[in-house]
Amino acid sequence: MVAVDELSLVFSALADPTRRAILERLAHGDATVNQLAEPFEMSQQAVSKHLKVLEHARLISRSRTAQSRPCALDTVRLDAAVGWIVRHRQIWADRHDRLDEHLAALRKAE
Amino acid sequence: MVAVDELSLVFSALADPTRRAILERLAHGDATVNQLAEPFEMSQQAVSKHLKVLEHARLISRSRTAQSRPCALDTVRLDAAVGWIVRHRQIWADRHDRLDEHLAALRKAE
DNA sequence: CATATCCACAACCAGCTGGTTTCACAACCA
DNA sequence: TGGTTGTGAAACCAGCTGGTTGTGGATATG
Repeated sequence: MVAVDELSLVFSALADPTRRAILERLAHGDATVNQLAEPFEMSQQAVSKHLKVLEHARLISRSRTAQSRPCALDTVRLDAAVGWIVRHRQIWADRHDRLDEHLAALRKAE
Repeated sequence: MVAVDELSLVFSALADPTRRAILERLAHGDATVNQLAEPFEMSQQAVSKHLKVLEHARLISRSRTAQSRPCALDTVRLDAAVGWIVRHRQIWADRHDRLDEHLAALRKAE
């Protein structure tokens, strides 16, 4: 993790299923470390490490209320990641319409 | 790399700047291994390893003409990656319009 | 045939990753 | 006060990552 660029941090943070699950959980609302750790068969410390990675990638932000450290999703870097992919995907294919369709389909699936 | 899900493969493939540069290069057209290796200060074998990772994540496909193995970008998994991010980003923020603006801005920047 | 080109496999290495256990510490509760 | 709760830090470990060098095969080329 030695002085890596933002994009690499974001993508490598997203590369772990546990961390993606944490983000999915946070997409539905803020949570404490123990709340996040509960569904996983792993120690609280391990989850804490994952949160550190997510925080370092700036995918989450953390406040400090009393003895708990609630986590909140931060979408700015997610937008950056989407931006990189979309940019090069478009250069390659020049089929903007197909991506639009893809996104539209996703939106309908909600 | 032991039986990891597709999404993790894609994101971890994208987490390396060298591999992203390779994809950027391929966005502008197919290329051989040596063409891809040329701009990097690293051995042909190292680039070959990166190509293997990209191929395993199914971000590129490779043909076999004579003694050369040209590489081509494959956007299907890129769409899947964008899909995951967009899906959870939307659940969280419910600010679809803002993502639309973001993508529209990207499109105009072309 | 001999040689050069394009590429991948194998072995090796340092450093990172993702988990563990143990411990510490601050903040609430009785 | 003293115990419980929520969290992070440290030390440790196995396995993966990203690079190297060396080698060798398959395909042109002279």
